Amino acid sequence: MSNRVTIKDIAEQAGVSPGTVDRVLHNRGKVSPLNRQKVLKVVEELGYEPNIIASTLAYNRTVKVAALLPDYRTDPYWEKPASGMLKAYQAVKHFGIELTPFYFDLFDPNAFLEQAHAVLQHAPDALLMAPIFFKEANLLLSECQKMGIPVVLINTDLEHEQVMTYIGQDSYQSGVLAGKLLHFGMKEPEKALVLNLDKETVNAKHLLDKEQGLRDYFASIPEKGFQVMRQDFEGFDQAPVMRDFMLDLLEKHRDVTGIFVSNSRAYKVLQALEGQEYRKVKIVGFDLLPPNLAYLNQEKISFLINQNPEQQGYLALMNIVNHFIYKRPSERIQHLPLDIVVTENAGYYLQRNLEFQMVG
Amino acid sequence: MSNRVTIKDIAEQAGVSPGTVDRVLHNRGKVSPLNRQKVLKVVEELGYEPNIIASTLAYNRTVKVAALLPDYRTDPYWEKPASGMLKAYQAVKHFGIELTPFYFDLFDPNAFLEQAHAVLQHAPDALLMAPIFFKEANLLLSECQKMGIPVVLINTDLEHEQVMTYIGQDSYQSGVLAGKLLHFGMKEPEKALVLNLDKETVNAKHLLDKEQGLRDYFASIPEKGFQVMRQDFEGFDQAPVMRDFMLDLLEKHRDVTGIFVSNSRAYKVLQALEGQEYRKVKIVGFDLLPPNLAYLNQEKISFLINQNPEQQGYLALMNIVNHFIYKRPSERIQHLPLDIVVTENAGYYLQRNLEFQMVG
DNA sequence: ATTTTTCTTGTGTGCGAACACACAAAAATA
DNA sequence: TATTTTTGTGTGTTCGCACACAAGAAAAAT
Repeated sequence: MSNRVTIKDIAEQAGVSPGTVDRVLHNRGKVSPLNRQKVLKVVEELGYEPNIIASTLAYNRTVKVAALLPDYRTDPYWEKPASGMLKAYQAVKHFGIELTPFYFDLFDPNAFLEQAHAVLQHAPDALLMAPIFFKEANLLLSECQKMGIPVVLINTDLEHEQVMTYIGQDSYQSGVLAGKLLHFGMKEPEKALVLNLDKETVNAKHLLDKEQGLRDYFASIPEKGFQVMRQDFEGFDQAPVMRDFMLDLLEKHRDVTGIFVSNSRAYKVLQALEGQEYRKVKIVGFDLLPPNLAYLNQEKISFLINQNPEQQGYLALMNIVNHFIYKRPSERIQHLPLDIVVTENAGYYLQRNLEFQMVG
Repeated sequence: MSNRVTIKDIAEQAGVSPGTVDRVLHNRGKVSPLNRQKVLKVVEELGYEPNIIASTLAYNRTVKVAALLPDYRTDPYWEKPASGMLKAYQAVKHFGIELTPFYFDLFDPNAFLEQAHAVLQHAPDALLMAPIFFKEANLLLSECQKMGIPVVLINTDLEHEQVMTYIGQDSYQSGVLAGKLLHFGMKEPEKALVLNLDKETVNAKHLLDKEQGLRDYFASIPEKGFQVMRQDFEGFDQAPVMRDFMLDLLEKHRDVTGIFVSNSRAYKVLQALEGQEYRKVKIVGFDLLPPNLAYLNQEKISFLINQNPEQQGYLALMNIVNHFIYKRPSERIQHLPLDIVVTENAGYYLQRNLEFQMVG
């Protein structure tokens, strides 16, 4: 293995035993100040870097990681973070990582709480979570704090001491970008609509941030005279209700020529309008779900913004590995790229291969 | 380490010694058919997966990797692949990978040949290369074939048996995408220009592919009546020459309203026109070089297409690791995403952190 | 001065796999 | 049948590090 410096080399150079070097490097046991100095000096001189391979092998312990994510059977979006996480797991399981996923119903806070208990029961060394329910997630975070479990969040950030890292999109900036993309397609001066198709979490901070980003984008070009309005609607799951809502909306607000659907449900808008007579509007949405892609290919959706959901799950686990195996600090906030997706470049984001990625 | 199955476990179960199991797993030495069967059966039953950590530690050998890339001092684009490669190296050097980079002048085939000799002298186990010069690169590939050295290409693909993997963009599709992006900004029916700012390699396949992609895009919407023309120009490095060329071009072809610069030198067009009076044209180019980004922010460049140069270098080395350490086959062609970059999302592509990525 | 406690240090073992070596059993040769 | 040669197999060492243990040296307490 080339001319790597080992603990033995250091011991020899410093005139002490390997055990002493080990004690210095790990700050364990007592070492005389003199020997301590000698060792540190030699470490410095020879540029010693521990061999992580040998280290993890000898360490011979398991890091228990729990993951708390929405059940992808309740929402197709959540397949991606889960699969990214599992890919990362395949890549690092030899490093003594043990992953146990817990899934909850995306629309049921009680299911979340139930699984949160299961997580605590499991007593993990680290937690990877999508904090869908603000209040409940904070409860869990506080429990984690008591038990000293570091937490990595994906999808949504929360302000909490116990959060080691947030991995996801920059909501505000995604709104700004959506503004720009709508602007491409709209004539001036017209009105843009922010459409929140969600249940109960409509006032969630990340949705407000997206809206603000969009508003600020249009505010930055006041000379064009764009207007912005917002609508929230929970009935997106019942086809006839959704259809009536959309037809009514388009009829009542004839100046709306661009719609920004603030989550992955842009396809719900178009499914509702399928077979109906309606005037053309530009639509920008999120995420490369199959139905979204189908409408993108038909040019019924102008742009999709990809927030790299698979990468989110992947990096989340990798950050935990980075913390426990490589003992390196993680960035508190890690924003993923906001990919602009049109028909012509969609393929690459779908078949992106994570199999090759690794913690450094 | 949880309940991993080890070679010892298999030996016990099969009623043989660890040595025999080892021989079966590696097809080394002779093993009686009976024992062979027994071992394979137990391996299957217990779902044995070798511990890569222990394996690489015990293997205790170095894989020599040579990299042959353009010197980034001769062209700013090439900083990125190099830095991606070095990041990957940091991540995997503990796996017994030894990387030796060789750099050549981007515009000098002889420099390439010289470094190619140095590479062969170095007798690497694998080669990572950007085959800038078609003929010379093929010579090197043939030498590699004789020596049984697998080669990973980035940036440009070549048809050669010895090429294990190509990592880079899909040139044709990037042309199609450029067509779409120009289309956004042009009025109909007008003319799009493909501008090749390069030396001697102007007929390189990847440039032709880009052009064809763009032509095919516009051909797919014949009702809009767009036209396409092409210009090659080598004098981009001399400011006054470039300026005259551009002014003349814009004057002579007044119907050209969109320019597709087929490489990372879109900024050369705008630098040439700086301070001049000229009519507005839409420009689409490649790569997030600082001068390109500056013009993007000024809206003088409409879109940049990012071909993930850093990722190219990163993945190239990771594929080699994958081959030698994990012994897994690599995909022959790995196309990276074509990111559409505007001011609003440029930041994320710049500070993308590769530090967390790892070989699976 | 002797015993006890505390501090400091070296030695040794194990993690799981790779590979060298030695030796037994079987086959081939004399 | 005696001997060489060819299989087939088990044992032992190594990779670099983590951690346990024991034992020597020094300091404190008696």
